[in-house]
Amino acid sequence: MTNHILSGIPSRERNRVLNHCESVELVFGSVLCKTDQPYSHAYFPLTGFISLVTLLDAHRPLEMGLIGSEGMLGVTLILGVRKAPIRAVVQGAGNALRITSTHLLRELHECPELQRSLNRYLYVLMAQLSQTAACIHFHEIQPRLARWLLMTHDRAQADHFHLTHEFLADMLGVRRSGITVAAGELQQKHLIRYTRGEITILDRAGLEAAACECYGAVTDCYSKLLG
Amino acid sequence: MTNHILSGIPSRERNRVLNHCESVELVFGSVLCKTDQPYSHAYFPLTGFISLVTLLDAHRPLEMGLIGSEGMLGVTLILGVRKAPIRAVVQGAGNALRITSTHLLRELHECPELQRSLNRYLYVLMAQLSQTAACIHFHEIQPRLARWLLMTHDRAQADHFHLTHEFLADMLGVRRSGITVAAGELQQKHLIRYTRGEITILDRAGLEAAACECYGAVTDCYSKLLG
DNA sequence: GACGGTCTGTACGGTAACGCACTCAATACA
DNA sequence: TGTATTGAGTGCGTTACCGTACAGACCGTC
Repeated sequence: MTNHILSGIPSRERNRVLNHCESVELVFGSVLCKTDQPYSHAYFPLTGFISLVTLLDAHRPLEMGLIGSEGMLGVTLILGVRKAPIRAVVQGAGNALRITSTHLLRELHECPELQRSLNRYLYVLMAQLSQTAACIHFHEIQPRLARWLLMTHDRAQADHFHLTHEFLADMLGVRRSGITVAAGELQQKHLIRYTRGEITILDRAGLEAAACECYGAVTDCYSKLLG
Repeated sequence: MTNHILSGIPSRERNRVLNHCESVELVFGSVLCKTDQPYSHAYFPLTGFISLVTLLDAHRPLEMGLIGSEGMLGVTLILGVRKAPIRAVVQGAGNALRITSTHLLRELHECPELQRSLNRYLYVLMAQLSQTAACIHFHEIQPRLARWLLMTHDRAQADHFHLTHEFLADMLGVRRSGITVAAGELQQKHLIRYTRGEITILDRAGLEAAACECYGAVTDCYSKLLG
């Protein structure tokens, strides 16, 4: 129930930040920021999680990254740019703490450890972006889907979450029916089970084997830099 | 013949940095840094330019971004992480100034404008990464090739540069013969001309029309934030 | 219990890539 | 001058997607 960025900094700094935070509910599907528009707040997810999504002309959306309790939405604020580089959408309902951009920027000066922590997190996010780009290009739907389910599983607190094929299609940037086929195959291998948007992870190790190596690569990067 | 990051900061700061810089030749094809390995130097390209390239298992390389005199290789050093997130390869021979990671980090504390400048540059690079990822996924080879030639044209000082189909294939992450076809079409439209690796831009406006909108989107982002 | 909405399964033809392989032309070198 | 190398053109069958469409299954609700 805690955010790892906040729990990893000294209590003096944490209290300063928490002083300016308010608790909010992350409602599934709500858009927290749009590309090129100013951030009103930065979000520290507690139980919910957030998708970073790129929109390109008439195409379906495409997910570039996922932010759960291990991170923060709005890291680029530390670069002094107030505009969001990527759209963010709530992908798992839950709650989060949020702080206004202004307060965050002000507290950054007083909180060197928070600064360090967010620096490293931004680095990881960048590394993830390039890995994901190559993954999207070279890897097939099924391994990508498996990877994506694992990332979601890591951030959801349960083996069970709500996700329709339609929604998954918009994350991987593919047709809905492409997901149906890939998910059907994963189900036949008894790795997952789903009915009408309710997905259950049955065999996590099996899913890891079915996923592309990008899953391991990205989580390694996380654990090395963020512990 | 100048680097825009350096020319955009006050002369006091510029001189401090230049004091620690040495001039180096960028040799075509040489690898300046590898993923996950420490940066020895940061590079400010003057006439040469550098490709950011992701390698994934047995697949061909895939280019994520291009750094010319408008930028710097090694921006992520400002995050306090010394490891390179992406491999960098010299794509256009020329020269550059370079500074050791240690000196750069030391000077950053003394040079607030350099800091600000690099912050903004890192932001642009991030925005570019996500745009490029979607571009690679959704757009076809020909528009991507056109975009890529334009980006190169912007950074090369001439209408004419050396690039084999093989090399281009490794930038776009596609087959060599896929490039042959796409480039052949561009040539038939009299937008470019090439023989044995020597490419000439004949009709820049036409190329811009043939490119996907990502070219415009990324250059807009550059000009807005870096002027 | 009938009805409309949502979600899933499946099928169809189409296509932009793929891997592979082979030829031909230009250059470099001995 | 002959030979090797490099780069470009081309074609072949294959494949993983695409867009579209439709039917069935489950759900809430009136």
